[in-house]
Amino acid sequence: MDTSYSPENIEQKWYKKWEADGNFKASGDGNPYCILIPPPNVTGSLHMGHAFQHTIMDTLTRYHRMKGDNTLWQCGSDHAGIATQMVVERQLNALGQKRTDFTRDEFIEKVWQWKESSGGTISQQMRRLGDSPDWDREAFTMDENLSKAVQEVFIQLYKDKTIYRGKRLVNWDPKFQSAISDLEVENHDEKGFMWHFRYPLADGEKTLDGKNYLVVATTRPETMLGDSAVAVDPKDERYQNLIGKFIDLPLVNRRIPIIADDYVDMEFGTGCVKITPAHDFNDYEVGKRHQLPLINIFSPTATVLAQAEVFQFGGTPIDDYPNQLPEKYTGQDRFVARKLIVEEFDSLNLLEKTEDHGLMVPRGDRSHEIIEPLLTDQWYVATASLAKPAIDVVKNGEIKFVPENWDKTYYHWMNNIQDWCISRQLWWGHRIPAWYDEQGNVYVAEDEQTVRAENNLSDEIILKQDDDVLDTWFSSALWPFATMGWPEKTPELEDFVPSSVLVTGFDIIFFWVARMIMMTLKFTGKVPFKEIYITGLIRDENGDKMSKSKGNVLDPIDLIDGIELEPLVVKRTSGLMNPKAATKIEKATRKQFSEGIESYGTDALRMTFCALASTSRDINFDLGRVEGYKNYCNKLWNATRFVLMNTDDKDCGKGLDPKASEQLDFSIADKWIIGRFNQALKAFETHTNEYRFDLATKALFQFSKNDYCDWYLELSKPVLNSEESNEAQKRGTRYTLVNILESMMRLLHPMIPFVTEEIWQRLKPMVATSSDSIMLAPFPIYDASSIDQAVNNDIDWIQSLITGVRNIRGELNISPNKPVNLLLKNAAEEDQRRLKDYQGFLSSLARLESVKILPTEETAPPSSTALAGTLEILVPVAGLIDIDAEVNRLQKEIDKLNNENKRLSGKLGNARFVDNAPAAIVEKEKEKLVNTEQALAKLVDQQQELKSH
RNA sequence: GGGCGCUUAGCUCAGUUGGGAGAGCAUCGCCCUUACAAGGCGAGGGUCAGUGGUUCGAGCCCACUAGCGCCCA
Repeated sequence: MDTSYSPENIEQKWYKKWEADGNFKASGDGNPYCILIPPPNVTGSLHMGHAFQHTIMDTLTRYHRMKGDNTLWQCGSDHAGIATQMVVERQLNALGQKRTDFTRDEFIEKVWQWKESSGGTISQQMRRLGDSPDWDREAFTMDENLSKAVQEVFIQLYKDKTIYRGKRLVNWDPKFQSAISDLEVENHDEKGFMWHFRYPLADGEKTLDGKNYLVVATTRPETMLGDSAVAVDPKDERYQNLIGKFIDLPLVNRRIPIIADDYVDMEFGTGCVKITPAHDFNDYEVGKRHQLPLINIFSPTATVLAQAEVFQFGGTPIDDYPNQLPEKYTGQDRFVARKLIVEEFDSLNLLEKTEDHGLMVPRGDRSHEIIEPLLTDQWYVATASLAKPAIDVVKNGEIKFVPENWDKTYYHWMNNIQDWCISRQLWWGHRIPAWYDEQGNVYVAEDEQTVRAENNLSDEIILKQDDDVLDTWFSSALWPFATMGWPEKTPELEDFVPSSVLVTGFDIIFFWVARMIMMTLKFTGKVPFKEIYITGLIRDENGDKMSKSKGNVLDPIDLIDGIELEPLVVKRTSGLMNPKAATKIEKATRKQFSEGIESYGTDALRMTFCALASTSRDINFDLGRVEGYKNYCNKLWNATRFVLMNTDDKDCGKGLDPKASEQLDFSIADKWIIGRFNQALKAFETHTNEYRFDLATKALFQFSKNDYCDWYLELSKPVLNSEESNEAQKRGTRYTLVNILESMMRLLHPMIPFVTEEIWQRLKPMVATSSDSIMLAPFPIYDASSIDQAVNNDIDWIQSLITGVRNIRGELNISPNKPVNLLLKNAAEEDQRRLKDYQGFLSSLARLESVKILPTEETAPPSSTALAGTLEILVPVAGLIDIDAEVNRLQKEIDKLNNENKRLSGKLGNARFVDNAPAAIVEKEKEKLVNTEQALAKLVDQQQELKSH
């Protein structure tokens, strides 16, 4: 074995073998255990959030697989409509072409080509992370069978009227020229203006204060071309006389009514609001209440039309409405039109004033373009009937959120859920299975032939398929059952629906989680998963969100392989939206990573993610932790070298029954470490079942490093090296060394798969196992009988003596090489027994020249003192150290004890405490006080003793 | 405006039913002790954001305040 651990030599080797051997497949036996991957975008690459969640999913998957469950990690990717179409369009643009140079089919073919050539990035990165999904079942939302499921769901929902088509106001993205759903709109606080316009009153009407106009305030002056009313608060006394009267709308010369509606806040501005039902969601509702005309003034690219399109609510066109728009605005972009209109109001002396104003601006989450509410025909899912059962299954506990209080977020959204706009004006995606005849009648079925057959339509009737595709999340919502073969009846649908746990971030609870619950309940009658583990969000070390534009992104692969400074700088500064940020990012990067990033290996990265997975909703990624866990892996590596060095070619009692073999004589340390292993195993399982990977990691780390490496390996040395140990004793210790290490590797494997496999393979010949790979070996089984309190007490005694001596050495700067003599004062019978039994351990670990029990009648020479319970540990200091140093050291101890003493006596002197607290607590405090007083007395004596010399 | 969360050691974070403030990293000291210097051993370091309340007893429960963050409108 190499003298140090190097992940690069072991990781890929084992992954290839596991995959080639088919180790990632469900076994078919045991209880079904299934995790569905949140399908990443096929365009994407693996970021820290993925790496984090994948580590959790893989740890759970490996754990359950080793426990013998029929374990499936279902993987796959999402076609990501807009994102993917953008990528391919950008590539065409780079070649001087554009999407519309091609037919729809040609373009889609190009997307498929791109997907084949570069869509596999994530799956390769997942392999680097050690992920163990069943690759043979890898699914893609545009695959034939998933597309079939999408079609089937659409048709069924249409038939029961849960899917409908309607002309409504939608969030329109002028860049993509597509509708998007509410969820895809981000609201940003931005600076803008509030323009106050004078709207002349018609028919010579006047306000109470004698003006011939009303003042309306708006942040979007250009929409005035589509105003259909001015509204006031019905209670507003200022305008009572004008309700039902009219405005002469400037520029377009249209009469529009003055209406009263509760929507208006009379405190805000002038209390008069312009109502533009076709370009504002609130105004839409007002318009609906008052049956105002919907006046659309924008084209799909958000430029002003020559003639407005006017409709009634319900979608019927109004032909006789004055729809002519001023010629000077025709074809102008909405923001150019804004400027021109403000200027025109100003020149007409109708601009009252302009104020700075902060407002919420809706932007598309992908395009970052300002969203325009636009009146269009779209397909919707009516969510009301789906939402109710989806709320119920969380309420009744069929689905459980972890941490629990995410259910509040879920309920809040579900209780206020809006109908879901599912049509998108894109080419890449699942095309809507609807056909129209020339009269505009709509027919829904799987294909044109079926449409004709089902509706008795002759071949002469021309049918045209809907051009739109479905929202990407529509297919994602079917993931839990579509990946299992639905609508076919498959064994997987039986076994793996519901899946066991969904591991995901809170950012997609609405986008994905809620919709999966609704759809899976609707189409399978079952919940999609029993638990939802909501992970925190990975942030940088300062708590900032990792983003390309901030230049603080870490690539998980770079942490695994390492990266030099220069390529890292290039990576972080290239392709920025705002190139000006490059200098700043470069500077920060050079400062933080002056040496680049070291290679830490996958296992260290995975262990870090697990250790950071607490209940916190933000996780600040700490690079120091990764380094620490790499060192930890090196520790395991070297512990293995030690074990092999002492057991290779020697009799380790392979195949003997540890509970019934005379040939194995276990030391106190052997017995202790076996018990400790089982305690750690139990802790790991408890915490893992509660998704507290941080606590699980801590339990493993403490056991393997502190107990096994720091204590047990040291305690094994005196047994192995002493001439006094017999062969059965040595065999017992060798057996324990090897078997606990081997079990420990199985315990650690789910979290750190690579280094454990490498080590396990080397230990395999020495233990009884029939597995080829650690990942198929059984997970250790908890054995409560291995934990013996008497054994633990003895080890505690040994440890406190050794620690006592080390403490004296450390404090007084006595070199660890220098053997010291040890005197034990006030030794009880138990102490004497222990000393007799365990002297070898003490001498070896505390590096003792000699150890003696001081007879009660004898006075001790000047010594440095530590206490182990009532036992006094004395290290004679003659010639070793300065007496004053020890006097000072004792004083510090005495001060500490005095404080403790004061606290305890105060508490016990308080009658209310003694009377009210539970007896056990009072008893405990009393005992503590006695101990403290005894210890204090001893130290004070000892200090006096020293001073007298 | 509504909802949720956070504030504990220099840093990143644990702290289970209220009963002796913890870990990792960083710092300091001693040591290249035959598994490991990517290491060992030891040490120092906290007014648990603030105020008030409940309680014999509060990091934990309650109220308020301050600061930070997220989601929704």
